[in-house]
Amino acid sequence: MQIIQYKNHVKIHSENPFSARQTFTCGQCFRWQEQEDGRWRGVVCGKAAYVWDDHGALCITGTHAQFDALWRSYFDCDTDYASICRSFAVDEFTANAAAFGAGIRILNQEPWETLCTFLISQCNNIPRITAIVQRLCEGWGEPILSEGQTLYAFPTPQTLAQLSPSDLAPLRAGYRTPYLISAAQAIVSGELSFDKLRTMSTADARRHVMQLRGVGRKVADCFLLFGLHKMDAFPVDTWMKKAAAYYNGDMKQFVDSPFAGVYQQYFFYYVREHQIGK
DNA sequence: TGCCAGGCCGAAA
DNA sequence: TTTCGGCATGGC
Repeated sequence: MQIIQYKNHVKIHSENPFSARQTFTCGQCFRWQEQEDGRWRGVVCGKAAYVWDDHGALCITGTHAQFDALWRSYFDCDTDYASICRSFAVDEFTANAAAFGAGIRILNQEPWETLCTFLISQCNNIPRITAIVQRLCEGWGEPILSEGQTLYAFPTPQTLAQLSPSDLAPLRAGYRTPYLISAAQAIVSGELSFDKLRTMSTADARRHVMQLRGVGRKVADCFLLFGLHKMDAFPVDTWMKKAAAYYNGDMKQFVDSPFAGVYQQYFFYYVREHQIGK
């Protein structure tokens, strides 16, 4: 990996191609917005940044030190995706899927934000999920000034824990609203600890988080993969069932892999973008 | 108007 | 253990 510092940004060259569009639109996150100039704007851990790709290199505003402190981990720069991609491509279908989604990185997102966004995601569509998350941040998140614009951090569990469903009515999240509040209360009370979940096996962490209201297998696995970076979590949802049916191969070899979650993103992104099974 | 959107819950079989 | 209706909301 080679890191080059420019005046206002850093560029990261590596063997692993990075695609901002694939990474931000493959369904793992809902807060990166494409700007008119082609860059993507996001807020992570209360820090705003602009990101773009240049011939497969990751480019991000800020300094080398800021990159090392947050973004290197967030963009999973020390994982060998090229190798994972190759290991997934065992036949024509998987080779096509892997090649198509080769620029995807599994982001190291904040666990709390990830849990909330996937509670919101259930029985919902991506544009509406994005809109609800944005209303949540603008309504209850701390303001952040960036390039002359006011952006918002994701609201803390402490903030949401003391709200009522009627307080959150402007969110228009429907029956998911009580799920957000009770999850926040579980964090604040110590009933659920992300630090403890990190130390557990994927199966144990899954059992724990599924005790929350509104968290089933699908939401749990998306949280484990995208929020806790447990790469072997494998969400079995409608799209994956369609992908599996279309693939008609041996899914077990992928489900049992330590990189099952990365594989499922290649599957999901490929199947969704090609409208397979629609 | 009706269906569907990266589901989950609780009851009934 | 599996199946199924209900749950809020909004786009098509």
